[in-house]
Amino acid sequence: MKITRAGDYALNVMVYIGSQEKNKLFMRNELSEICGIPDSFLGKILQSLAREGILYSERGKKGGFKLLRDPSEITLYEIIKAVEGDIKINDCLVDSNFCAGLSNCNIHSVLNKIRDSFIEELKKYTLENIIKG
Amino acid sequence: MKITRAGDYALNVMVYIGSQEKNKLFMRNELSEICGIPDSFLGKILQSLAREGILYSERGKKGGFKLLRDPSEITLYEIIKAVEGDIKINDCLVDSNFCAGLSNCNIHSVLNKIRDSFIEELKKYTLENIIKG
DNA sequence: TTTAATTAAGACTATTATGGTCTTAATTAA
DNA sequence: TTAATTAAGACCATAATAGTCTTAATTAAA
Repeated sequence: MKITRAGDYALNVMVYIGSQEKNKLFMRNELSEICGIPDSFLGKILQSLAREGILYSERGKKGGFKLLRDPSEITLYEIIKAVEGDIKINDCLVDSNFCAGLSNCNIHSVLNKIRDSFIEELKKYTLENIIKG
Repeated sequence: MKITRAGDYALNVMVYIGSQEKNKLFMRNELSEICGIPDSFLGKILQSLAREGILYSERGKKGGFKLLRDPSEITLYEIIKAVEGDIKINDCLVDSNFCAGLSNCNIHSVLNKIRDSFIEELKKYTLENIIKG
């Protein structure tokens, strides 16, 4: 029941970029050093964020990453989802056959509600909220 | 970001016991068969629940397990916590040194709030809520 | 046109956590 | 005393996470 390290790193690097000069491009290895995140691993994280339209990325010399939107328009949910995929909370939600043999699937409708409100909570907070404290 | 299988099994077995005749003792292997949970693994789960004062357990011939409280007095939070331990959400909450080198620890105060409201959500639902649908 | 510097993609490996088994001890009823 | 149960925890297998590495694509500039 934990956010993965990749998710935590993603939050950190997004907060850093969001707190700097707008439109400046940051190179991966620069971000790696500043945020203390292993370079290659950070590569995968930044790619996920770029694929989801949260970061802009540019290849080649003078390439790098920057935000595509204002920090006030980026929620924690988007960031976590970009690197970890959909939030599921339990196995039954993944595979509807899983609970077939188990006693009571009211459980899973309750867990669904809990998951939904967890997601709502993650959507409440934006990068800006974090940057401004 | 998922409840473990042990947590899911715990909910299932608790719902089953809670839906049966009050005060009846159930043997582990009986519960194992009915709920489709591997016998030894269930042993550990039932022990956790008993240690936390959610289940009563009795050893020896005619031993078994039963609820210690009414299903309306047992929350999902207690059950999950009994088998999975405290809910942490991210590494920084576990080890306050972890984020020392990272850019911004407002992140972790926000994650703390999110964790707290997740716990509140888990406390909202009781076994009775699930049993009655 | 070539080269150097960057990101993209994904195969691969190492480490850690989860899921599950097994054995021995303690407890109780018969 | 014995059989049937739970308690505890060592142990093992599998899966997920964390991290590395290599090759390709892209771009700016020499």
